[in-house]
Amino acid sequence: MSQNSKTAGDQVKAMEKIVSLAKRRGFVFQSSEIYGGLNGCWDYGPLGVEMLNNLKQQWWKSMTYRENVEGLDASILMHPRVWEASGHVENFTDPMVDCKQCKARYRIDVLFDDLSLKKKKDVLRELDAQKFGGQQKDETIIEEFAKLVTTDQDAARIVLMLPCPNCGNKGTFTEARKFNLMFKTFVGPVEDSSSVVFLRPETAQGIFVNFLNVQSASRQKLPFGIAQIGKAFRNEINTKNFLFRTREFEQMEMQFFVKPGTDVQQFEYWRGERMQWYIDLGMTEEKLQWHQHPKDKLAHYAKDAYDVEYLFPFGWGEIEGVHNRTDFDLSRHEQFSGKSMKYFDEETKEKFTPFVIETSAGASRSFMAFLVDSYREEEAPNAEGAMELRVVMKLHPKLSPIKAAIFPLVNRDGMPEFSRKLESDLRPYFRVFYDDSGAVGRRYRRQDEIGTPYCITIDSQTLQDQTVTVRDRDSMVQERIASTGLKEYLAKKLM
RNA sequence: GCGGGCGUAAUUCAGUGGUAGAAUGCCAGCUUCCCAAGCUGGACGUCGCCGGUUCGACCCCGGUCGCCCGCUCCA
Repeated sequence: MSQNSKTAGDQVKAMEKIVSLAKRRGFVFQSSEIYGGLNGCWDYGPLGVEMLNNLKQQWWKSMTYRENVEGLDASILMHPRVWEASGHVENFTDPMVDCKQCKARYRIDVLFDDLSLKKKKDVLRELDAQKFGGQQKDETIIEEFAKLVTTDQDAARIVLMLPCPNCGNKGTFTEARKFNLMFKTFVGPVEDSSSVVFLRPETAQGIFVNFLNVQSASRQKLPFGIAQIGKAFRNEINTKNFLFRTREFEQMEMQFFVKPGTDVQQFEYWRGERMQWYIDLGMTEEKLQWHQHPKDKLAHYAKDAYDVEYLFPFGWGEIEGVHNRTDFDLSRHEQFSGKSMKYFDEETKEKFTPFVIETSAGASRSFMAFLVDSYREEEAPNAEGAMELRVVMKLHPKLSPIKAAIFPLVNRDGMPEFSRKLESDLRPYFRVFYDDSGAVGRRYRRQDEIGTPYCITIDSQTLQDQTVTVRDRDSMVQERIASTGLKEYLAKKLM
């Protein structure tokens, strides 16, 4: 599971430490905690929301501060037909069965896929002995079987004839049940079937349906992209691993519209861009990898798909998908809405449906990845020179919730007053934090634990020459600079 | 959804059938000229929730919710 030498137990402990620090210091709380919590739901506390906003801002800047990418913020609720067109109504409702004997659960289509030819033949014979009693070609068997399982009724009948692959018992399956992974709700106060809408299971469709609106409003020509950050909802069977698998999550998506034939090249370009983004924000390169979806497991819309995976304490997990969605979505919306989704190329006088390269990053997941990646336990000398444990979040300064802390070295001789003045000078520009409580060493460590990159200390020399010390979180080295130059100093480091 | 583990202060944990402790953290004051120091004082838990057994339950039993691990799932 993991590539380093740590045991699984250590990995679990590491995760638990991060979760408890996240709570103690106000990064992440359990949702509705006083009521016992709500499965798989989490709240971002004061530091968490700050860091999450920084993360989203970095993404937004890197993706939309471009000539050919426009922003969008589409509604979470969309016309129900959108989800028929997108394939979610069809594909998000997989019928499943449980084995009553051994409690294993199967998706029906997977159960059928794993069936041997002989077994398929047996099933067909049992259903229609006359037609399939004699010799049949293999192709015919496969074909006829495939035809049969397309209707829910027949599929349900067949399942009851099959043995459980796990325990081998026959006739132990429950009735097939549908699991709709989309959250359903109602528009207006009356709960009738005509008012059903869904909470979007992905933000992408809000972009696709607005493709021509954005294109004409912004006067963009192909190739160009539309970027959006927003919440999406999937009614997962299980939540898992802290923020990793939740039912409510936030996506940072960009759909890039290109001329067919140029899609492969664009796909590679965006793969490079997206991987570099994580590296530039300080994520450990060795803990990042690409995972290519096998061709036979591709989603219904995709021609090629790669995931950016991060090595979490519980193993590799997807934090972003870069997919070639082809013209699937636009074509389907054209078909379902009756409105043209085609693009007219003025230069070549061609009219065509663009291909789409999708970069879909999980804001919540990458938040967690950055949190996990930056957590360190180090040895550091204390005042007596003995080594002590130092917990430090080595977040990239751009992501750190607090950019600088301001400390009067001691609470007298005008140091607090000078510090307060400095604080109010910096506060309009940076998220700063004033702390005069306890020994200065303790204050440094408190900031280390939440990833504050710089600590500014006002000492007796400050009162003489208006210089302050700036202590670097990672090296713990101090440099003395003029207090009047602090704004520029920090701006340079944080921009 | 299944199986296993767990749920006591903000955190990590101890605890006994007779209505609860430690350490760390936090707050206030003193001290302190640079890396979790020291001193004094202080706040904080109806022991996840509901029910049952009992004269009496944090402790026993049942249910439920939540978290973690494994399986399943993750178009």
